[in-house]
Amino acid sequence: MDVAHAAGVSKSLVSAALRGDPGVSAESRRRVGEVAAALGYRTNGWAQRLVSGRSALVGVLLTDLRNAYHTDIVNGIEDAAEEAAYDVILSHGRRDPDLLRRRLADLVELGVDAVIAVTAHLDEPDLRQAAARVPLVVVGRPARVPDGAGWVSNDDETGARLAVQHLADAGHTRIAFLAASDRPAARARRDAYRAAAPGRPREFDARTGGIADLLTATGLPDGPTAVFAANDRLAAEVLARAADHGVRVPEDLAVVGYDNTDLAGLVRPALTSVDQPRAAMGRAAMAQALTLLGGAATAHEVAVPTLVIRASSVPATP
Amino acid sequence: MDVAHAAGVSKSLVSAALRGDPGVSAESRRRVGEVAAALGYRTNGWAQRLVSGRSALVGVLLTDLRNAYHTDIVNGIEDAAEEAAYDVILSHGRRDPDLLRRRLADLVELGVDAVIAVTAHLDEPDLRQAAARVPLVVVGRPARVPDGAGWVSNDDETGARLAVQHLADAGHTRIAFLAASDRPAARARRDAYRAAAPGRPREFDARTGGIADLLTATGLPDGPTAVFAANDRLAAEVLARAADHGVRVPEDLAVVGYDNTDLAGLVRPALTSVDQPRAAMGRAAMAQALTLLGGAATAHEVAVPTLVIRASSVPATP
DNA sequence: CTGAAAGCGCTTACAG
DNA sequence: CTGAAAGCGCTTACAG
Repeated sequence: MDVAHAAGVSKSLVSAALRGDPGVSAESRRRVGEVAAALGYRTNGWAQRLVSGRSALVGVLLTDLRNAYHTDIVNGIEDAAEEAAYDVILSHGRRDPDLLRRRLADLVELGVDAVIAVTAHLDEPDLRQAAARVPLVVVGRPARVPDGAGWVSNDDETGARLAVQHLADAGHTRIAFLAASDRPAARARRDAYRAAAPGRPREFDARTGGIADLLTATGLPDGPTAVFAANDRLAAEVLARAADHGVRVPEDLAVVGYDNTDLAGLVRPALTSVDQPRAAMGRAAMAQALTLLGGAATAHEVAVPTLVIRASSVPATP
Repeated sequence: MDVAHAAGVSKSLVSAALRGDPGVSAESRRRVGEVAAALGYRTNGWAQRLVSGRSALVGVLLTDLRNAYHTDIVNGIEDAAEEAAYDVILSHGRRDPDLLRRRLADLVELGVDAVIAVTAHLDEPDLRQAAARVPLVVVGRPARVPDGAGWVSNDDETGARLAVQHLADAGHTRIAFLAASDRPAARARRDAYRAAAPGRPREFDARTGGIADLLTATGLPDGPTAVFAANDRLAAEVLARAADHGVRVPEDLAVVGYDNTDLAGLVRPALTSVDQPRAAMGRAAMAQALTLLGGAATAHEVAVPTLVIRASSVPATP
């Protein structure tokens, strides 16, 4: 450290001053700070972390940057991390399970203090392996979360029930369900739909032309008059395709989505949607990471969703 | 390293085997790998990076996770990074200039090999300071990019001209411009609009009620018949509010956006938009970071936008 | 392939 | 506050 030399003090003093050690006089702190700035000195992060054994870094792995749902959670994590004096490093799995595994291993190897995995696409063995090395909190609904990992999830059953109940209360008796996934969250929403919907289930899969089928069926005598879509993105596609096909929303088809992302307020008719408290879930995940770091046991926290009603499910009052 | 002990070999061999050093026999590599896996051994990233002087990490700073434009660029960066055997670490500035500065400094201090800043919100002094310590490439259009930093940007003037020309070619003579920013990119688009639009300029600012003003003016005898919005998000808001106000798009008002994000295809009418080659821009940024790392001089690469025509600017043929 | 040595840039006690 | 020492967990030559 030639900062020490230039300032005419010891290396120890420089180290202490730069770290903000309380036992350093204000005068020394100022001098050292000045000289360091003048010399453009920056402490070497690798060395500092190697010796201190603490990185003050939490790694966040997320499935899909493009998904507003995920990024809202990240915002919550970041807020809580900032308050706890942790920096957040993001890593991006791009919906690719293989890439997600590698990124998870990379974060562990990098040596972050804790990992928060905002993803439903990691298998239990991978999660378990990571959790054995570093405090790990999962946000979302993967196939299975190992005991060694913390977990924050949304109550999909309640959310789906809210959506279906809302439609049933409005008088709909032929309510369809639309999904594009077989993952646990979509499954849970579908199961709750089956339990709550009046009449027989009418299920469509967007991966196999389900949106077109749904809109065609809507015209039929016994066709659905409402649809609960497993997420907002799907619901927005229904709105778009409905407009293309001359199907009126909500008159011919009421639509409810899930997630209450930005999109819900931006499309027309604006989308009724189940809201997950995303920022709160992110905060809860960071809070749990902190308690794990402190040696606490893992927990499963379940966030309770609410329904936000907009025009896509409510006929305009004449 | 008790891996060495357990495998009955030297630390040097373990180190070489784990790094994939070519001078290690296949048999040794296998043995060491096995023992390391059995012991759950992971190399310490901090130590490895401290001694090797190379992190194999590139830090990406981005303004806004929620903006699909930014995340598409990140995908391009990641693709190119993967090919070059670099890992990407993301840091998030949340549209907050102050936070962006701190995050930039954090990345530098962390010790990544290069930084790519996907943002227009950093000031020249901050960029210069970072560039003095680490190869830095800026993607976007900040107030000023210092000579020491690489730069990849989009040709906003050309893009705006394409948008306005398209509307003028369709016969529009009263074309409005809508923005919500005074930043260089928005300014450049506005200036190109002024130069290319027939008739007098009609400029609206969404931050001060411009969308409502625009829609009101649209009904007037001399009101605008078309609008070029400085980005897709704004354009989507115009579509939504137009629907609310009974203004028909494109019959009463033709709309063109900028960025050609996912949103453009999802709204109705689908949005005509200027497309920036985002993935290519991301790749170019990573490629330039690599050349800077190799000691090359900085460059300014300008990507050329194209126009994607959809229903929001083209009356349906009867 | 081994084994002992030096060093990466810092922090952490500790005697003075 | 100083200064010398030890050590964090690795990699890098290098003689054998």
